[in-house]
Order: sequence, then structure tokens, then C-alpha cells
Amino acid sequence: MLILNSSIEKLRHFLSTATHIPIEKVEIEESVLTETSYKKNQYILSEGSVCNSVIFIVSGLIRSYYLKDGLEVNTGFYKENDIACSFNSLVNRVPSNEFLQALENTTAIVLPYESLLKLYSTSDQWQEIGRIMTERECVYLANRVTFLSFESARTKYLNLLKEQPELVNRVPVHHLASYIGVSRETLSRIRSGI
Amino acid sequence: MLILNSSIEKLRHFLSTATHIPIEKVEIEESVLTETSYKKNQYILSEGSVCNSVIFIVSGLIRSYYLKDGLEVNTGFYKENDIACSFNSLVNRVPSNEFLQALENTTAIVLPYESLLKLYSTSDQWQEIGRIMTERECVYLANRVTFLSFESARTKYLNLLKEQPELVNRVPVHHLASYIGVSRETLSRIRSGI
DNA sequence: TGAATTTTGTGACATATATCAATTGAAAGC
DNA sequence: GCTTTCAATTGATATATGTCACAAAATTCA
Repeated sequence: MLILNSSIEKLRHFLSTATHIPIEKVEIEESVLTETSYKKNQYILSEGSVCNSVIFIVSGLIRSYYLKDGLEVNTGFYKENDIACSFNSLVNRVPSNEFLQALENTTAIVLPYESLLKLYSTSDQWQEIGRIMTERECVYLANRVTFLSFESARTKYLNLLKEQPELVNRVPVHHLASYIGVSRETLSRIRSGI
Repeated sequence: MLILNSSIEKLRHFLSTATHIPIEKVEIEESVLTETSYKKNQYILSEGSVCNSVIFIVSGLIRSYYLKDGLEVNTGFYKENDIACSFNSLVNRVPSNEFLQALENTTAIVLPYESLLKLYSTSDQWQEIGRIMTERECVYLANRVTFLSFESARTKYLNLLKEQPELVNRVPVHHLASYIGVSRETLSRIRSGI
């Protein structure tokens, strides 16, 4: 058995909860999935490659980032029960401008994009899952626009603490700083309460 | 006839182009649509109301904005061949935090959310249209995050010029300023080339 | 057409945050 | 355990951009 049943159950449970589709209607053919693991610091995707799968994280932590003037700008963190991919690259079949890298040893279930498309075309349930998951992403991104663009450094950090408190204890501070669009020095000062 | 055929054709053409679904497969039952017009400055949706429809703009211009500390922050502009709604409110059935207001006299086709859900549940084509349109929105928002958060005022304005040049000639400058997260004075100086 | 309102443009000044530099502290590797 | 690399803190300084105040255009509308 290439893939643990417990991992698949975790994925089904996650999809059901996220979409409000009853779990018994969330059917996944085991054969299209593979379980993979990534060592800390290992790259899952590099700039310039087309993202060919979505991965559901069973355990561990991944970050996405791109390079701006040679410096890393973090765009997201994905932990257990999150789905990670380079979205634009995946859906538009273009080279990714971002990297995906494991920040911790990670196990994940990989669903190839081709298989996802097949699921879409053969299953109403999956078509709906795809739409709802994408809607969720939109809502998340719209919030991110608001907070990143129109709030102070302190507010952005407080919002991060409120919305994703788990990250703060797992992700190095300089990565968090770039994720919320603040220099690491400024974030350091905010955290020390100045 | 409540609704002009030419408007419906415009909508079908738009959806076909945006999703790459052949136009003959984009079927819309006329009875679920209504054509409406809004006078300049008229409100289409107010903060606190639940957004109950998506509107396809046949002609004219609409903005969305929310209030932050009593001041307006613009979140989007929607012109001919754009779709406007308060996304989070629409898909999560919660009161909107934003306003939708016509900036020009506008005609639009209104599709109630209930009808959209019905289309989703009875038509594979529409399920796919919904998913792809949502994917497009995600890509747009992800770009917006990048530009608003990590670029200088000048770069943000230049990017706006590049990506949505039509807006610059139609939208008052102070609205553009708030849309790209810059004070109107700063934008004024950027435009005058200082 | 003329008054009133809204929009845009400039100057002076304030300030949040970035940048640079140096230090300390923690983690990784041998 | 010691060395080396990486991460976090702290201070001094620079700067982009915001804020305030006022004036000039441009629109609106009666």
C-alpha cells in the first residue's frame, strides 16, 4: 500500500468540512493519489517550473515565496490540513514565479493536476469541491489584500497572531516579517513591545 | 422583453472567452436574468446588506469600497464586461463590509445568487464556469497582494497604468489613490512627475 | 451664468518604517 | 564540545510617504 488509509481519511474529512459536502459523498479513488515526504529545507517546486499537482499536507510545514530583487518574499505557509500549490501556475499552466519549500519534515498526499481535471470532468462532487475551495482561497486573498495594504506594521502582526497563531511558534520571525510585508528589524521591535 | 438579446449575447461571449468554454455550450435561461440600470452615484449594495446577486456590466462603471475609520477605501472597479459583486458576502451569505456604487450611469444584467446555485446544481457547464471565474478572481487577487504590499507608490501606479489603463481616464484620481493604497497627494505628485 | 461643491495640485512638516551596522544569541555540523 | 553559520535584537540614521493647510481648477447644479 503506497498510501496510508489514515491520510486519505484526513483528506476526505478536511474536504468535507471545508465544503460542507457530506463526507460520504467525498469519494477519492486511491490510485490517483500518492503519499510523499519532504525533508526540512527540501524544495517541492522551483521558480520556472510548472506546478503539476496540488498537495494536501498530512503533517509538517511548507512555505511559498518568490524572489524580488534577489530577496525572498514569502507568500504563504501551509501546515497540516492545508493544501499547497502555486495557484497561478497550476490553473493557467504557466511557469511558476514562486518556490515551494518544506520548512519542517513533511508528509503530504499528492494529487496530479491531470487527475484533478479528470475528477472535475467525471464528478459533480469534485467540480463543486474545486469551486468551493477556490472560493475559500479568494476570501483569504481578499482579506490579505486589505490587511497588507492598508494597515500598520503593528496591526498586520496582531492580525497574524489572531488569524494564524500556530505559525508564530513554528516559523522563523524573519520569514513572518516578509510574509506580512515588514522588515525583520521592525517586526523584532514590534514583538519586543516598543 | 425585459432584457435585450444583445446584452445576453455579450454575457455569453464574455463567459465563453473567459473560461474557454465554446460559446454554444454557454446556455443561459433568459428568465433568470434581469436588465437593470443605475444612475451615476447610485448605490447597488450597502455595508451590512447581504449580496444576493452577481451583476454583469453591459455598460458603465461601478466601484466597490469599504469604510476604514470613516474613510473610504476602494477595493475594485468594474466596467463593461466585468462582473461585480461583494464576493465574500455572496458566497458566505454574510453581511457585506463593502459598498457597491455606480461611478457612471450603468446598465447591467443581474443574476440572483439563488439562480446561480440552481445553475450550478443542474448544469456541469455552469459548475465549470463558476469554478473558472473564481480561479480568475484568485489570480487577480494574488497579483494585487504582491503589488500592493511590496512595491513603491510609483511602481503601484505604473502597474495600474499597465494593467488597467482604461481606469485612469475614467476614475477620479483620489479614488485610484485609495485603490492602490497611496494618499491622493502622493499620487498627485507621482503623476506630475516629481 | 454664477455659486457651490468636488477634485486636483503644491508646499511645509511629521512620522512610520526601511536601511545600515554592529552585537548577541541560537542552531547546525563536524 | 567547539566552530561556523544563521537568526534575532538593538541603535543610529535616512527616506518615502502620510498629514495638514491652502489654492487653483474643474464640475455640478440651481
